[in-house]
Amino acid sequence: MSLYTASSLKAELNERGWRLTPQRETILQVFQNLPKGNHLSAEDLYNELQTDGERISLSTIYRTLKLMARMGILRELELAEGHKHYELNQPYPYYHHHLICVRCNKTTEFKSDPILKIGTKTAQKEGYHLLDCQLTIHAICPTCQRSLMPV
Amino acid sequence: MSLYTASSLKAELNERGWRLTPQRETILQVFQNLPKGNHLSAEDLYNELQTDGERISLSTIYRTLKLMARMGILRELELAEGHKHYELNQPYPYYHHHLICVRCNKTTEFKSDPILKIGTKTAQKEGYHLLDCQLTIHAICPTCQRSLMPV
DNA sequence: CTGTAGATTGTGTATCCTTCTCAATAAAGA
DNA sequence: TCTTTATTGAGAAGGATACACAATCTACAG
Repeated sequence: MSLYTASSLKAELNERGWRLTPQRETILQVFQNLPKGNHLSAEDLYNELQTDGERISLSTIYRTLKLMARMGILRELELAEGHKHYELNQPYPYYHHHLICVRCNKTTEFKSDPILKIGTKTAQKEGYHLLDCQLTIHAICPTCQRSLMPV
Repeated sequence: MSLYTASSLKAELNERGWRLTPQRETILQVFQNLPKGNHLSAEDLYNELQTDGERISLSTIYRTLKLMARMGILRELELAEGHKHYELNQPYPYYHHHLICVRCNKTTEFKSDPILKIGTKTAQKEGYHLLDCQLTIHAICPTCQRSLMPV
């Protein structure tokens, strides 16, 4: 579930009657080469690819991100306002969670085994197949608490 | 932090140089009268108000929802695709979390004290003022697992 | 290796949700 | 009661994402 190669991706796609395309392979690679803790929006990914000389349309990017998120290959993060971010969906011990300042959008990652256990158990109990499990904490960071900045 | 009255809302607004308006009061009331476990999108709220004969513009609704979420009065939920839902932000023991099927969007609520403790502790440790803390589990429900529906 | 069905792509367009603009209005405090 | 200025409403603008469809390419059977 964690380290996809072109062929394991292909296998998983074909299993459902879908196809491996160069675009999908390329996109997966970008995420696999991404330093841990980084995440990309659709547009980030588009720009990244442009820089690398890859020409993949925005439509395909959106389609692929959604597809891979639903397959469980990527995890979809709701960090900042207005758009989603994606990162490789690491297996169990690598899930992490986010502490987000609702004023300045600063985000801090953290891990927690107990949360993972609870998430896994909850899904299992209901007969769900777990794809992703993230704790999102909305809060106000120390800096913003001190500032008189409007909410 | 939980049961706002018109005057406590006013106090909290005025403290920051803001004002209590009939619109804000009305919107708060709608959420306070909402059965526990229900949540409204901006548009839901708009329709609800229309039905009640209240005429509040969509602009104001969006502005107010965001304002109240940032004040910690409402909590912002990322349940289905494409739009946010809001509900009254209950104090500590009433926080709840969501198990969501990524295919059919069915959502199930659940509670967990350990998660709350972890969330509180995490925010505290970083000096953040906690507003909200929610575990979101993305998974595939039993029904969708059985169906051959495309991902 | 070749042919075929149908999944996928790219382009442009459409749609949805949300924010912005700005003049008119109204709340707060003096 | 008056003044300041936050807030509202209406419509327009914006941004992210989805869609339509013809052209293309993958997977698989033969």
